[in-house]
Amino acid sequence: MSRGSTNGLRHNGHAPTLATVAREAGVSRQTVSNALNSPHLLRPETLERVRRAIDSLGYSPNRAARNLRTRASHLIGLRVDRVVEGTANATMDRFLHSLVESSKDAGYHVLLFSSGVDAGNGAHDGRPDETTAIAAYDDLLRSTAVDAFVITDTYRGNPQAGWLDQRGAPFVAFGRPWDEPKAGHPWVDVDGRTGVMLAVDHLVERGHERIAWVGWQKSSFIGEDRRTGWSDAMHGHGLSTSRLSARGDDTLDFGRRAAHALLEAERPTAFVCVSDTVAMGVLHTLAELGLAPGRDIAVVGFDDSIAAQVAPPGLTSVRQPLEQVAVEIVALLDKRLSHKPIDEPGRLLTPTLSVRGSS
Amino acid sequence: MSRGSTNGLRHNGHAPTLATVAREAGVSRQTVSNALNSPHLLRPETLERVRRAIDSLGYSPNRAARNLRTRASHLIGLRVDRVVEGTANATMDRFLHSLVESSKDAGYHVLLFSSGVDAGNGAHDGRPDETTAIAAYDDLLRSTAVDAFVITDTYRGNPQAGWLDQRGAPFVAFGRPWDEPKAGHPWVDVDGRTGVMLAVDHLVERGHERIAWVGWQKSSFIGEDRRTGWSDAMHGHGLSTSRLSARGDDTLDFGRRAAHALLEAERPTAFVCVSDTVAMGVLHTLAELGLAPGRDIAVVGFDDSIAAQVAPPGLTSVRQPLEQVAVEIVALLDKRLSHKPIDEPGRLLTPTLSVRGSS
DNA sequence: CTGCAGGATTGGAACGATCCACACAAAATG
DNA sequence: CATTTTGTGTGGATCGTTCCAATCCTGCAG
Repeated sequence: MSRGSTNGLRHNGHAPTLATVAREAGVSRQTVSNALNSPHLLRPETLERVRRAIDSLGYSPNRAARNLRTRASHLIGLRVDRVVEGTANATMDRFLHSLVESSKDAGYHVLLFSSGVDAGNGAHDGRPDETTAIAAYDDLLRSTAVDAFVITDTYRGNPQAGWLDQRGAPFVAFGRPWDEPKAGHPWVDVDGRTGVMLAVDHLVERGHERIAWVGWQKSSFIGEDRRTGWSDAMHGHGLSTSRLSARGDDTLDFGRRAAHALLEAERPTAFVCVSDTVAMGVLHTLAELGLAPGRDIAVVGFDDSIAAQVAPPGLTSVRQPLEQVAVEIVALLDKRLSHKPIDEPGRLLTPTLSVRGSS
Repeated sequence: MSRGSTNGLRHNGHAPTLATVAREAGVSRQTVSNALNSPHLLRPETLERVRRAIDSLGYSPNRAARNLRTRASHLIGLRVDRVVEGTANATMDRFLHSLVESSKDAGYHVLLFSSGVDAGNGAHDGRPDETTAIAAYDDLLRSTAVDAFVITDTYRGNPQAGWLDQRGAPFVAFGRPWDEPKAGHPWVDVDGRTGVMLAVDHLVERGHERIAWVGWQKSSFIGEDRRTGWSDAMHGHGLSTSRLSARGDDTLDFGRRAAHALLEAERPTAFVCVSDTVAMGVLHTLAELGLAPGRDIAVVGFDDSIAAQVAPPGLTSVRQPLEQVAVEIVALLDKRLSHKPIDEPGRLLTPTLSVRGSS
């Protein structure tokens, strides 16, 4: 191929391929391939020679060609939902970064995609969105654009999980299969109940007895799980929960109203909230009434969002171990993709409590 | 999409290929390919026949094969930095989603990657990190894993931009080439100076005259640009800026200390801050001193972060049009990749002001 | 009737990697 | 000594698509 020039091979405009390296090292293509994928098959000195050739040419295997032959993309798909403004659950950032990092260690990259149609209003009833979401998953699978998925939105009945499962598509869920406890797919989740119990224990230790719960609607599996943590811990300490609970949606405004109502009727000395968003709403009410959080009344949130970290006086909050969640997810994914046996279908991780000024 | 006939998705184990579709429609492979990529070449009735075959088989072209042949991956690489905890700049979420969305419209997906080494401490001196970052970019390019990059970290001299430019790699930057105004690469940025001027105008309208600036160090291009907005607007209104400015790093603590010092020495009635993080620090000080933000003293931040939206009483903040930034970036990227001429190398977008309780 | 432009369609040859079956040595086995 | 085993290395064939050049139509002018 290299016509004329004595050294050839360099700066000829084309990126080096396996064949280029093979010629340079005086071996066959297959041997170079083995040097990369199964080094143990080569004699040490041959391996060394090939590696030198690879280095000197600056060769990296072409992903597309490898993907075509191996029928794998080494990509993990993650759907990014519409951002809901005005809520504090910015857990995504932390999780995302950690997921990218652990994926890299396992030899994968993360591919982001969206379902296409932005649901016009509040994310609570996204029925039409779900079908387009499934279409997006389906398309990526059929075109072999990704090897597997990580799905994160398992709150309330999750059609995607069931659909993917039925289709035999590999995926790991961040979140339990609440509505179908016997679902076969692997999952990783954080034990919200225990997290809230930590919060209650902390408050009791600080001398609180009238601790109120500000949560989500009954239809939310996650919300009810966390609420269980509150009621179990309260009863464990011999405290009453009667009339100390409010439920609503995940908005500032609900938190604000719930705090008003509870303060007026029952005079709790502490609030445990299902989310930081709701907790921030409670803080709004305290500010309006001239009550100092942490001194007059304690507040605890859930998610350890950025808002909890920076808003004065600092919001005590239950922190999910998102880094570890990502690691576990990738581990399960890797097992699934290399057809190794998965001993336990789900892993439940324990959160911690970040104590700040609000308690 | 998949038609109702008995086969739909045929479960013969193998996914349908171009050849399968061609056989079904009674045409050649190439014709099917043309039906997908250059429909105008087909006679309408042939096109219709091919499309029906595609639908009935549930065919999607294999990405890897296409990528191999066209030498393109249709992926856009985005590096996700280490998350800095305790700062409010969670602009990433919004930008990311919007980027994914507009990429999709242009036929691209977003691939996330990380540079590999987590810098141990504050993101201010990431020198060793930069070389590994470049290695990551290089690897993705050589293996043709991505077609182009979006780079977002153009604060302070940015080695990646220069390196990518020199290498002839296509990319668009979110952020001006501060240190090299004549750099040839396309970029999109937000006019921070104008944003801060909006903030000052707003405060002046509210009757403030002693408006302080709490900013970043002189070495920060972005910080100084925003600061110019403050001083220009102040002078425009005939107000003095003397002794009303403080500079430090992007931390809660700096904001807190700067507010203390300024309040003691100069008694400003309003603070304009270079970031929401710093602004939150100022709010901490106000809370400590028993001053009510918005009533006793006004505070304005920058970024319209989630914390600004939810922390009581709501932090007035300059909001970057991240959705539009993403759209412009993808537009430029698309032009760059299809070798269309780019009329203007950079686009500067104007932010808006989100007014809340703190002013 | 022939020639011919042009649009519509086709089959072979890539793209660059890995899978597969086999060749050839040296070493272990009967 | 013949034969099997083991360790290394090889060249075709293949993954599913698009590029390329050639071929087949069809209608229209000469």
